[in-house]
Amino acid sequence: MKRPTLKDVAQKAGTSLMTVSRVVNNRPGVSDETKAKIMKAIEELGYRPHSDARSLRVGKTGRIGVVVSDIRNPFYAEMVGDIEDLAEKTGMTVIVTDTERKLQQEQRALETLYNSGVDSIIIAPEGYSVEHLESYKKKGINIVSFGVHCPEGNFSEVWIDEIEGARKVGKYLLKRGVKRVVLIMGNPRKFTTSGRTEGFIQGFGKVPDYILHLPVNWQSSYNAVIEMKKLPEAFFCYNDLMALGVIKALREKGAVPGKDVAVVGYDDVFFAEISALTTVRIDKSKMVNTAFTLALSDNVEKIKFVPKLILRKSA
Amino acid sequence: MKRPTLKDVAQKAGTSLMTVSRVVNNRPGVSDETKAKIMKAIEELGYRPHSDARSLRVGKTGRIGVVVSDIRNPFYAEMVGDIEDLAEKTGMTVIVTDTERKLQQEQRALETLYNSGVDSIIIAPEGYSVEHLESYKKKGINIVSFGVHCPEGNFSEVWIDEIEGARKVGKYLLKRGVKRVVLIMGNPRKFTTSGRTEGFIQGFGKVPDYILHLPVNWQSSYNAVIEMKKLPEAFFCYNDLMALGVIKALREKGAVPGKDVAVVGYDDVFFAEISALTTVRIDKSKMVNTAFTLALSDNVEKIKFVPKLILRKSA
DNA sequence: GTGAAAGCGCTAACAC
DNA sequence: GTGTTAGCGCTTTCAC
Repeated sequence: MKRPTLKDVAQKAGTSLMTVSRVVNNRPGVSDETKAKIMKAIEELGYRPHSDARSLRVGKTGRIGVVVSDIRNPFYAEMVGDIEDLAEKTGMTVIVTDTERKLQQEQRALETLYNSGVDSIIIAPEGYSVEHLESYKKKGINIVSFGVHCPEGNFSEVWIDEIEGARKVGKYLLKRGVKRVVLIMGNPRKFTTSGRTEGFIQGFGKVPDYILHLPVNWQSSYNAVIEMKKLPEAFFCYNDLMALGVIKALREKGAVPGKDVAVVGYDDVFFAEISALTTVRIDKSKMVNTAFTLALSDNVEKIKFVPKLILRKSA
Repeated sequence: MKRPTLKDVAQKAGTSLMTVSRVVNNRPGVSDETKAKIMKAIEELGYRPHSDARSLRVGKTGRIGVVVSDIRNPFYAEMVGDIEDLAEKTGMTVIVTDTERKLQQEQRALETLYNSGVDSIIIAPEGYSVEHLESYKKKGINIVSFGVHCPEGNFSEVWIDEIEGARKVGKYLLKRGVKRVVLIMGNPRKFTTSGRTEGFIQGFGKVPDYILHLPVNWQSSYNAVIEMKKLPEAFFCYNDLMALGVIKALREKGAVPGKDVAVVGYDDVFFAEISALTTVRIDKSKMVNTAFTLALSDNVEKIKFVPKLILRKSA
């Protein structure tokens, strides 16, 4: 019932607590004989090291915090899954928090993670304010920004060249001879929105007919399209979820996506492929790998990732 | 730089460490005057309680472990999101692990969680072996099974009446006059598969033409349908992901889902609605609420949830 | 090769 | 109302 401790093992093996600790941590300086005795005792008692006690002593917890906008969005679910796979391999544990895309909740999330004692934090920041990131960095927590680029911030980043990604979309639609375009974007204060908008304009060569700033979920884009009197020739959406909302609305209006109206998403989540959605992809698993490595490293590095355009039937 | 401790605060406020502790934990027996002094010191130093040290002393960590089959499946992502929302409110933190639907990894996950010191575990178990659940329960970790029913297991459950859920599907397809049905299921050793199969047969009144047991992902069902020489009148799928794979394949073969061939999924994840997929829904957020409450409770309770059939265009 | 002592930051129990 | 002491389970340091 009660969790066995080093002391219990030592008692059972007839050694001191310290020798057991050495065995548990694979340190040299224990004879094969006592080692065997101790191993046996550990086995029989089912001893497992008490990680909090060790953390308290060592000052490292082996915990890594992750802050995402919305775990229910497959983009982040996949990211979190990848991080967990890496953590599993390195014996770390992952604590995930969700901000629902609100800066205030992002601050709360960081506070929560700080209080629960993580060594590092990988965060997909809202992006229009980063002082709080710096402040936790100063407190000794390693911060890695995932996605957003803050040149002035003194923390590591794996950032996405949003402008270049969206530029590719603009260029492509231009080449296809599309004229009337509607952009369905998120919060204009966020860099992801402004970057994607700017990039698109650069590639497309002119400002699109309409730029909608909507809550980031499929329902809002769905509703927006349902209510449109006249459909454009193309939609470029903030992410795949919103693109799917658009597609659903188009279908219900009798328009065929990819034929009557082009639709382009962003993120390339798994169901973009199922839905034959043209979208913008970053090499997420590589990004996650890099982020994870930086989270465990002491250096501050800012590494750029450039997205690719993935052509499918929807555009 | 160095994280301030109770001692630092006490020094600054000119009191003893213990009085600070009282203030931090909102305990009575501190004069308003000293309280104010201490609050000020806490504020100025940016003191935050060290949760590991407290855990070590108190024997509770305030951490809750979650074990899911596949965080990348929106069903689980939504579940984890709901749990995190509840945890946030109660000041607990959540550690998520992923089993990729393998019993061995499930055992590893429990071990990992035990080692990282969680108070309780909410687990969506593979289900064809539950001794390991009992064993951790005996070690003092509160276990809540999510979904699977193990009458003999001495731990709490929020379980789903899979048989009843699938029975509704069988009945419905029978009523619609469907004759030739293919079931696309997962691992036959799992209760979710056997329960859904059995329930379907009960409702449908006869054994379907084919029962396929495939890896649980959309690609496998997609490939299976692509390779079929002759299509049935209906598919009943293990979950919505696999149903979407079927729909994609049908479309590529020129068949219209819901018109030429009926498709029914399971789970009612968010994109079932986007995709107009007929499916089986449980009241997940209520289930999660219940599971969370049980995770914090000392009683063992087994609570049943009965799924509903949600009719949409696909069937 | 092994062990004893100190202490990580905190709180329960008890003294004043 | 406030402070002192002991100890949660572990590792670091140093002694033998």
